[in-house]
Formats: sequence, structure tokens, C-alpha cells
Amino acid sequence: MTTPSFDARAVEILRSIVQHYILTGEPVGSRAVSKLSSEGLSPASVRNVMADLEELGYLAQPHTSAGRVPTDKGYRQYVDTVPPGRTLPRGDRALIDESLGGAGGEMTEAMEVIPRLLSRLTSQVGWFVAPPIQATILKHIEFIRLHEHRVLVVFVDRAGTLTHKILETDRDHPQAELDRAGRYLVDQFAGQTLSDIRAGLVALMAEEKARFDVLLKNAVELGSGFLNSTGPEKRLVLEGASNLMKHPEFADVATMRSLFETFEEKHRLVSLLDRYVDQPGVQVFIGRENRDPTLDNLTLVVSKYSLDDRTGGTLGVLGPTRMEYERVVALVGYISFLFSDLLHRHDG
Amino acid sequence: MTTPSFDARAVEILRSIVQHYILTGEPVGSRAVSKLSSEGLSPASVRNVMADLEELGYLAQPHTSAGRVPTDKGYRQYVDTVPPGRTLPRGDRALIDESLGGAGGEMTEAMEVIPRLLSRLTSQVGWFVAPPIQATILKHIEFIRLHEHRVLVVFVDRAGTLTHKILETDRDHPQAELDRAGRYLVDQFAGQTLSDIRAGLVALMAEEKARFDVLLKNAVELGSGFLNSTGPEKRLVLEGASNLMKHPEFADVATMRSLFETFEEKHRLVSLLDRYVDQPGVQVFIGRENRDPTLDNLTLVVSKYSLDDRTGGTLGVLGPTRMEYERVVALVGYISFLFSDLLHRHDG
DNA sequence: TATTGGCACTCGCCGGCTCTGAGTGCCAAT
DNA sequence: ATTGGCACTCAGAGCCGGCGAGTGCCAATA
Repeated sequence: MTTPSFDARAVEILRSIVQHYILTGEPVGSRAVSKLSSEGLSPASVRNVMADLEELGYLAQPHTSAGRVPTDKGYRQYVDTVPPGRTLPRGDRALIDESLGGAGGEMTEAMEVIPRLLSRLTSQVGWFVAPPIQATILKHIEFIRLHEHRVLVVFVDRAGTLTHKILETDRDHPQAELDRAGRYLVDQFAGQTLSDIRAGLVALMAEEKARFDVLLKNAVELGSGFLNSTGPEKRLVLEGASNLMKHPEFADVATMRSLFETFEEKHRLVSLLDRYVDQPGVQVFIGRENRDPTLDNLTLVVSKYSLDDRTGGTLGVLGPTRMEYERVVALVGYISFLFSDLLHRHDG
Repeated sequence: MTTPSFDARAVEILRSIVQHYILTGEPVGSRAVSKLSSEGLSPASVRNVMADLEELGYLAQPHTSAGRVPTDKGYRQYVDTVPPGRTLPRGDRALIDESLGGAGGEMTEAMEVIPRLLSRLTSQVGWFVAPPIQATILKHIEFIRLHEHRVLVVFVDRAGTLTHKILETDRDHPQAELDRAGRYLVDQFAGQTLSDIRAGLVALMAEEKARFDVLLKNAVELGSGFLNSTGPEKRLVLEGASNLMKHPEFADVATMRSLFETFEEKHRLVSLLDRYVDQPGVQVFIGRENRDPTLDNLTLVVSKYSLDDRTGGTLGVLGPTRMEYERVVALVGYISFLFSDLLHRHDG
């Protein structure tokens, strides 16, 4: 008994099988590989190699009398060896340039446009995660009186993210006072991150209270009220979930349902996706490689975009493990590059 | 041959069948009805009545050897004759009061809280449509400079709806100028509806241009820029779509998919739901009664909430035709009542 | 020694068959 | 008018057998 080999020919055959399977969705038999593969190998030879590949865990058989299907490990090998070069089709590139051409690199806009774009191009789920709110840099803050004890806080950061929140206040603040408070905070803190501002506010409040004039005191109180209630995360936008139902691998309603339930719990997804914000380049997580069991049959393609040296967010695609890896990776990479560029160009 | 009868007993039997079917989801046979029904009728007698009810279109048989199932018409009869009284369970009411108790009757908040509440209570799709933007009354408008030619407009109406939009401008406006423009518009137009404001702006612009000072001119231009691009509708929020997959009637993936695609085209749904904004009370549209073919197997429960005498929006539930009509109608009615009340109380 | 043609074998899928049981429609008896 | 009785219908589950794609293995080959 010899140990199974994983030589150049095996790699080539694996590549051929993965490509064919991605294309058709049908298990690939030795006959098909023999015809497709450039090297003129007979089905019997191919079978030997395939048996080895299966033993090594790159392929699996749905059942004895069927062809082979790539495993997660098989896909992994494939994406790792595929040249990361210029694999972006012309048409795709044109569409992206057009869609993002009019955009000005603001987060508010990107959160709508980018997931939709990704979803359309790939027929899968496109997603976008905005940077965490603590990392954003104050551009503008505004307090608007709603009723006696309720104030609407509108916060805009330098990247064009819009956040808002309703604050319950102890006493009634007239609008004029709120306007002054907003202006004071902007004068004092514009250009700083929320965590800096939080620190600054704490420092101010630690100073002897008597020295505060009423205005300053109110501004500080309202500001810290906003900061202390970070609120539920609305940083994630998903688009095209129904696309997943097109794919035969999700014919099972039960799987589908648990997947959609996951989509509805956005905060869980956000914390999953935030893990990848520090890695450069386009990352691919295939099937089980995602730690989450609901994503077992899915591949996550992630790319970070950068806001400045320290911070950024992520965007990408979620789809069945059987996806057009080369194209999707190229798409996600290009879009995140373009968006980072937009952000930097307008960051003045 | 006699014409089929639809007397009191038939009504009673129909009611019994509908209730039983709602409960179990299984076709109901004559034996079951005979046991359940208060009148001690034998299965054979019940069969006669059921045959009549089928002939009249209130019932249908999935196949010859199965029990009966209510048709849309059968459900219609049922909801029309069910007493609209106090059918709201204690627990439901408590949960609603608690969830809405902390709320202040602002649209921004309602758009999050209400659909989720409806979805949780019914295990179906909860939805909420904000009033059309033209009907809202200006409370606050704010222009924030993003870059040379891009301005973020934030608009808040009296009911607490927050709208925003990015505007491309011909020239660069410094922030100070934008602040003045915002203040001018608020001073001039606060308390008016957008359509009034539009008319007012047109009137102002019609006046001899020379008489404008620069400030006023800019304010008017920016304001009308905002008004003229109403933008895509984000008035609708849906929650709990995955709940529908729980119901066996949607085991078919194809149906499911076209339904979810409909959910993603929100503007289409909005225009569907806006039709019902003028009718008072809770309305129920069963199956085909919704003109839309994708909603053939679904029931839409709608209630208007009122913002003021003239305007309001709608909220409700979407679920399979087999739903707990009494409870859902009571829920939707109570929530819309409570929310209208909140709106009026805070409208000062 | 690597490759290949041949061949027996496996097994999912499909169509057809039967059996079962729930439920019906109808009729004659009450 | 109601009801017991009875023949009838039909979906669904379970079983069989044929088919065909694809495999593993082995002996023949270059």
C-alpha cells in the first residue's frame, strides 16, 4: 500500500474538477475530466488520481455511484493556487465604475450602493459593514428638541456616516439652548474620535462643577448622554438574500430558514465580520472555515476598506461554497480598492 | 335539485371548520366537525352541509378523499362575522403596553419598534409604513458641508421622522453660509408641509431675482434642491420575513423566493400599502383579494394610524391566509390605536 | 513501471405496483 | 329532516425492478 500522491498532475486534475463543478453544479466523473483535461489521460488513470484526492480530503462522493465534488479543502486549494491577477471581466469593471462614479465616498451612500452592486454582480448576498462608531471622527453634531423631555441627536462623522438617537432628558431644553450646545461641541471636539471625545468630556466634567457656566454644562451632559448609549448596531447592510434561494444547494427549507434568521440577527453577523477588519487584501472563508455552523455551506468573501491608517470597515459577498471564486474575489477586491480611494480623496 | 342553503347552521359549521383548520392546519373532516360542534349533529348531516358550503365556494377539498379547507371566501365570511370585541389576550396587551410605554411617539423610533413588535407577537411579518414625505411638517432642516460640491441635508419633521439626502451643488458653500440657510428656512417655513413649502419656494423664486440677497437665494436654492429629489422611498420597514418559512404552506422554494423578491422591492409594496391609508379601522385582505399575484396565499392585515386630521400612515401584519384572525386583528387595531394616541399626545 | 481497456459491482433515481386509511357521496331506513 | 350504512375515491407510503452513471480493481499493454 502506497501513500496517495499529490503531484502536479493531481493539482491539475483537481483544478479541472473544481472549475467544472462550479460551472455545472453536477458531480464530476472521471470521463468528463478525461475529456476536459489538456493532458490526454484516460478515465481509468483519472480515476486513480481522483481516488487519491478523495483519500487526501480534497474531493468527496455524494454517493458511491456518483462523480466527485470538491470539499472545503478542495476549494481552498483551488483559491490558493489560482493566480490573483487581472481576472476582472471588462463588463463588470465598467458597471462598477459607472455605479460608483457618481458617488462621493460618503458612508451613508456607500451603505446603500455597495451591497446592491455586489449583489447584482454576483447574484449572491452583498454586504457592507460601516466602521465602528467609536472610530469615527466628529464632523457635526446637532440637538433637536422633540418634546419636553426628548431630544433628537444627529451625529455626522467626517466620512459621511449619519447616526441618530433619541435622548430622554431630565428637564426641558429650549431649542436655542440646544443649538448652542451643538455648536459648542463641534467647536470643541470636531476632528476627534468618539473615544477621544468621551475622554475629553470626562475630563471636563471632572473639573470643578462650579466653574461651569450653564451652557457648557448642558452641552457636556447632552454629549455624554449620546455617547453613553451607543445603541443597537446598524452598521451592517445586506442585500439580495433572496438570491440564495436560486441555488439548488439550498432547496431545504429548514436550512434556508435558519440562515435567514441569522441574517435578521445583524449584531451577531457584525461581530463575526468585524474580526476580519485588520487583515489586508481579499480574504476567502470556505464552508466550515467560518466558525459559524449556519454558514457551513457558505463561502464568505471579505475585503477591508480603509478610512485612515487606523480604521476602516469591511465589505464583501456571501454565497454558496460553489461560487465563481476568481470573479468574485476580483470584484470584491476592486470595489474595496475603489471605495478606499474615494474615501481618501474626499478626506480633506 | 334544490339550491344549496346557507342558513344559521351552515354558518356555525363553517365557523367551526375555519377555527379548527386555523388551529391544526389539517383539512377538516365531517367526523371532526360533528364532535366539535355544539349541536349534536352526525357526520352524515355535516357532510350534507359541507357539500353545500363547497358548492357555494366557502370550502374546498385539496383532493377527493381529504377533508375540507376554507377558501378565501370562507375566511372572509369568518372574519366578517366574528365579533370585533375584546379579543386581545391579556399577555399580548401587557407586552404591547410595555414595549410602547417607553416610546415617545416619534416616527424614527416607531419604524424600528413596531414592526418588530408585530412580528414577535404574531410570528409573521410585521410592517410599518411612514407617512409620505410630502405630508410631513417641517420642524428642522440642516445643511452640512461634506466636500466642495457635496452637502448633506438632514430634515426632521414634527412627527419625528428623520430624512437625509446628499446634494450636489454648483459651487462650494462654506459651513457658516449653510447654517444661515438652514436657519432661514426653519424661520420661514417651520410648521408647513413640504408641498406648502415647495409652493412657497416657487413663489419666492418667482420674485424678481435682483431683490434677493445672497443668503436668501442660497437658502431657497438648497431647499428646492432637496425637495426636487424626493429620492427612493425608505418609508417601509419589514420585520420577521423568515417567520413565513415556518409555515408548511410555503414549503415550495420557488413561491418563497418570489415572495422574498417582492419584499426586496420595497417601493412596489409601499404603493400597494398606501392604497389603504384612507380607510378607517382594521382592514383584512385575504389571498386573492390582494390584487397582487405574489400575495395569493397571504393575508394582509392593515390599520391606518393618524398623524393629524389629514394624514397618517399604515401598519400591520402579513402572513399566510391561515392565521389567527381574531387575535391578529385585535393586535393590529390596538397597536395602531396606541400609536396614534402617542402621536397626538406629543404633537404640541 | 505507468497507463489503460475491460468488467463486475454499487447505488441513487424513476416508474409502476399495491395496500391502507381517511373521507366522501348517496341511498334507504328512521 | 336526520342518520346509519356502504361503496367509492384517491393521496401517500412502501416495495420492487430496471437503468445508467460512475466506480474500483485487475490483467494486459507499451
